Amino acid sequence: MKIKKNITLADIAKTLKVSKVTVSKALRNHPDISEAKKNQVRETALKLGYIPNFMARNLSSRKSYTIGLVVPKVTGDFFPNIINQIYQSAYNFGYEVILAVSQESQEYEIKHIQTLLAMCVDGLLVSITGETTDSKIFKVVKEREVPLVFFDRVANDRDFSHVVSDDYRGVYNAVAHIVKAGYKSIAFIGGISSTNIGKDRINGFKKAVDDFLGSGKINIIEGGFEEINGYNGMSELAKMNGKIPEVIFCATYPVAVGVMRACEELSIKIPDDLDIMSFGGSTYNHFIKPSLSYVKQPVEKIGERATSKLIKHIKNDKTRVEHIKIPTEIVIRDTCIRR
Amino acid sequence: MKIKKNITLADIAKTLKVSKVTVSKALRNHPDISEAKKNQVRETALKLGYIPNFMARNLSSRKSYTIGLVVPKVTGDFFPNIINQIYQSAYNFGYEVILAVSQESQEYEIKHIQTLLAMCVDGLLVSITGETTDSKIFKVVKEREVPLVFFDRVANDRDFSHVVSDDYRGVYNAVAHIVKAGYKSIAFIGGISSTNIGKDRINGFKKAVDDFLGSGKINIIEGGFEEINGYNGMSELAKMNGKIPEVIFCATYPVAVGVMRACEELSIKIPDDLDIMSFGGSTYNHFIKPSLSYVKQPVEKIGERATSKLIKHIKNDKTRVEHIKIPTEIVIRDTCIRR
DNA sequence: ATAATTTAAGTTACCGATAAAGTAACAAAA
DNA sequence: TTTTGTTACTTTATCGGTAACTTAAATTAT
Repeated sequence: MKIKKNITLADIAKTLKVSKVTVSKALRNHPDISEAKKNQVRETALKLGYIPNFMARNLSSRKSYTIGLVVPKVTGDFFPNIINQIYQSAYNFGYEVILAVSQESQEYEIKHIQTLLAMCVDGLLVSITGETTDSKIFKVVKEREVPLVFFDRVANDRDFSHVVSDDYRGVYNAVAHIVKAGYKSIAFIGGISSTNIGKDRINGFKKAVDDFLGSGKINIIEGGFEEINGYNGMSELAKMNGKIPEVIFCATYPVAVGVMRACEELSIKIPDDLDIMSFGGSTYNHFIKPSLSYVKQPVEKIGERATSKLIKHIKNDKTRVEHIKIPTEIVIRDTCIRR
Repeated sequence: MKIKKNITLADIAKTLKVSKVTVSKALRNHPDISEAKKNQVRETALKLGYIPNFMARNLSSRKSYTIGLVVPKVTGDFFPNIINQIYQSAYNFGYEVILAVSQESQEYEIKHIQTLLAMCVDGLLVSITGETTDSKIFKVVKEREVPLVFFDRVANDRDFSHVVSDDYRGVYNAVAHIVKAGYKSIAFIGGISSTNIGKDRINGFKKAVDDFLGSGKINIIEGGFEEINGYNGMSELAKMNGKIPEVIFCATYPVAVGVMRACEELSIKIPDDLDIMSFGGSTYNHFIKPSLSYVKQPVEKIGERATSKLIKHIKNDKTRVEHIKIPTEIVIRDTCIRR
């Protein structure tokens, strides 16, 4: 039995005794071709099981209808959900998505972006790693004139559009809510001020505490965004001088989980001895006792806006760079409800 | 200022006054080229910021060093973790990964596989959707002779290798453990017997109950793999005739979460009135009260084995088809500990 | 000294599509 | 009648690489 080679335009052309180009145009619904011929071509293409070759197509047309998505990780709650949303939005615009996971490593991030450029993606959606400082690769992207939109974790580069949740205001409002509920001391755990999401959340916290409780009450333990950082932060806080605050505001949900784990070990009861609020929720939050009150990130909106903004950039050079902030909302569960 | 065009082999060739092919060979470290020239070429490539064009390269070499990964979803615990593992393994072998999310829709699954074939991936790693029945697309893959390895959720097609956890034995052993701990009635909720993971888990359950408690005690409420299915299953079970079993074995962790939610509404206390064990755990399981005992899936191993098997298929036509089952283990937390 | 081999390039053809330009055949307008 | 325009295709060139073959000079073998 002979090996079945891949079907190409040429094969279709040969069976119909027309030129390759006629077939190409017919399949792309080009007005040059008559309806009758188009139908013939479509039929034989289907019959032969033709699948167009992206490589060839993109190479000659310089378009791929593909966007590259670079995220630092695929675990947790935020990224899986936003990836879903981006896939959906892109699909609605007729674009494919290629996902690359940088695993929080700047080296991988650079490699992946190079690969995506090499694959001729029409644009890039990027959420940077925790260690991304060097923006050399983004200069390359700029030189190549490949549109790029940052989302959530953004680089400090005003030449690219970005879409983020309004972290500053989200935390500010959350603290306002907590104070209004009657609490007098709040600490912040987690977040690295070298990243935008860390910085904005911390600054929102600072400003709110300053406004409502006085600058002397600002208490921040910086760390990362993971469970371990919450655990370490809480342990440190407890060791400091015995008196713990009434509320801890956590930079992320995993941080809150870490804080809770530390509290369990320290026999601190939540929400009796200590209250917690986190930035960002979790699918499982509902089943955790106590279920945490949290600042809800507009995940779907971020994904949708970032994708549509990118596609605008792709379709029109002149689309202006925008820095979009999307408001958050506060969800109250079992914590921070006093008064 | 002039627009900077993309740098190609030709540009490097021109600046060095050599032929394109020489540059191509030099960059691929081909023995034809002298070390001196190779160094010159590498240097100017770097200086000019050359990024090779995948499209062109793959088009002519018919290799992409890229594998296509198709998963039904990116939410939950299992898939994000296995995606991570696959990225890592593939990277170690020098392969890129393109992820496509079929969103549990067969239509998307087919489209994505076509796209990946069109992109000339060297191989495919696929976990099928819940509704995948028609295997026409996999016939196409076979005809094109593109290696494919199924993992976790596999199609009933012996022509492709697959890697799964040993669901049958995992459930069987779990039930054995539960019986040994002194429980006398166990029901199973979730899982669709038309999918391998549903079928194997259900069959393992049936066999174990038959062996240890007698076939009259088999009690299975089939459903999906999500929280809602657990919720519905539990509600149904409670309505049936008032007497609920001592233990419920859930087809997945989300199903268990759904069961717990239903129990909350029904004022059934866990683990006092009812015990639960689930197939598969969750990152947050530790913080759920009670923390569930579960059958731990060998996620990392599945990812690693599937990737390495695929790459063997890619590198060598003759590699034989294998159906690999990887053992699970039981993790005991706060449930199913009586005796 | 001459043939055989090796080294380090260069030439040509091609991967599978698309863009741009060309060409008949026929119809409508000047 | 000649010009102009359309319609429906075909031809040629090109995208940016790689494979396969060729060539010239240097080296080794006979």
